[in-house]
Amino acid sequence: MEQRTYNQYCATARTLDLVGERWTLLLIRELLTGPKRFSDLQAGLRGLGTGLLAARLKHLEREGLARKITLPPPARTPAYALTEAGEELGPPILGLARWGLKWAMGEPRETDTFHAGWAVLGLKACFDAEAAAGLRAVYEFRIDDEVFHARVDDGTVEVLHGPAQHPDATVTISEAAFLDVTSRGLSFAEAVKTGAASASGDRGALRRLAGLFRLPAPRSRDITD
Amino acid sequence: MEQRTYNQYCATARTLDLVGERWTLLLIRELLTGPKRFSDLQAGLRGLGTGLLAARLKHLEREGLARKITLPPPARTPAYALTEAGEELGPPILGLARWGLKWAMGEPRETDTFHAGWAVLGLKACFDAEAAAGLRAVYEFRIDDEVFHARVDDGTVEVLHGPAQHPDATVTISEAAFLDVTSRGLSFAEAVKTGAASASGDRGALRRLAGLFRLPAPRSRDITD
DNA sequence: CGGCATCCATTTTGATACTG
DNA sequence: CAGTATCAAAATGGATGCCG
Repeated sequence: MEQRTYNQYCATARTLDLVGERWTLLLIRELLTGPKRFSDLQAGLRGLGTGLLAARLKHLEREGLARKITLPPPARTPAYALTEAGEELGPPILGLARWGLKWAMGEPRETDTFHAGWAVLGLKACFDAEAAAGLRAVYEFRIDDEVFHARVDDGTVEVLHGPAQHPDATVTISEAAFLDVTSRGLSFAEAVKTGAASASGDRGALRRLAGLFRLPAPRSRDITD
Repeated sequence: MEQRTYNQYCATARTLDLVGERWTLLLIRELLTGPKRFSDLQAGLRGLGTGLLAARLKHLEREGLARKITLPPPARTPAYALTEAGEELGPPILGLARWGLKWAMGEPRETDTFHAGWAVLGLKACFDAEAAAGLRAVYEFRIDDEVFHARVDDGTVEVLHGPAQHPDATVTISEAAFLDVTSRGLSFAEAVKTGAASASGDRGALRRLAGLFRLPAPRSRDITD
């Protein structure tokens, strides 16, 4: 099957030739926090059938954006990881996320799914390099049964699925409260008060945590323009 | 027609619900350099029929990303412009373009179309704010029969289709040479030597021009990863 | 020129069943 | 669990005709 293309010698169009098809950018989003197995990818993408998922993964492999790996022991199960080229789609994808946080979030709909990893990426999208100047710390986030960690190092941040080796601080929070904090402006302190969250570890690192992310104020797209 | 959605409470997915359909981001790209008429939009998007273009424009209007305007006299003809929300998709789109410049450009194919405006946006995508610190200048680019201008003001740049009011400097260049300069690393000085380009106006502004844009070194996505 | 409507051939997708 | 195979529904592309 011939691959469909916009036939434009334009950097945007060429990029969309590669990743503009339905599901593709969300698939890459899933991989931005680390390798994932076929079934975990599908679980994160309700509505994407196994056939299309397999086709998309093959496409990403063929185009050098992802590769099939074998997870290290004791798992030894197949999984998919981004290549360097794929990883570098992180910034543009987080750019789209930043736009969405400002202009498109609204309230969750009845039919919406939600995964903690998406909110974690949303946080990363709002990371403020200046606010992190001079800070070096590893945070672990335990959100219901999912665990993520963020490694902050002087203006940079790396966010991965799974536990940290040596976290400086650990935050435990319910998924619902995490959603409130990351997308509805609930302060973490309030979440602690209600018992939905708790924190432990280095108090200096914890004190700086909230200031590392600058959530945009949501705006309406209505015709006030 | 029911609008298709990913049904995810995720900023990236919500954004793609709005602009992830085929042609939509390229349509917005066309509008990033200023309002355009229906037929000019179609000319920039070969393969997009009038029906789908009309549908996409309606969708963007309904969603508050674009609006239909009437061009000022003497034109008085209808055109489409981005709203504030639409304009703010510029940075993510230029992020995708930056990725494409690095990982996906290669050589033009026989079947590729090309428009100077795309290369101008590519330039903007590579604008280096630090290099423009303290500079305030308006450049006009005359590329074959298309005219653009860039207004640089201390670390910011604005790029628009059409002539400038009071350009500090004007660059005249053939489309082919502009393509060589913006995507194949040909230096502007060399283009002048071959007679494909010429420049006039404030010499100080011209001297700084080339340094304002940091083109990424193209990379292959092959399995060296 | 600036669109909308219609018809039709192709692709893409979504959903499900099935296999190693 | 990791996919293939299959089929129906939806989106797209291209042509064409219409109308102000």
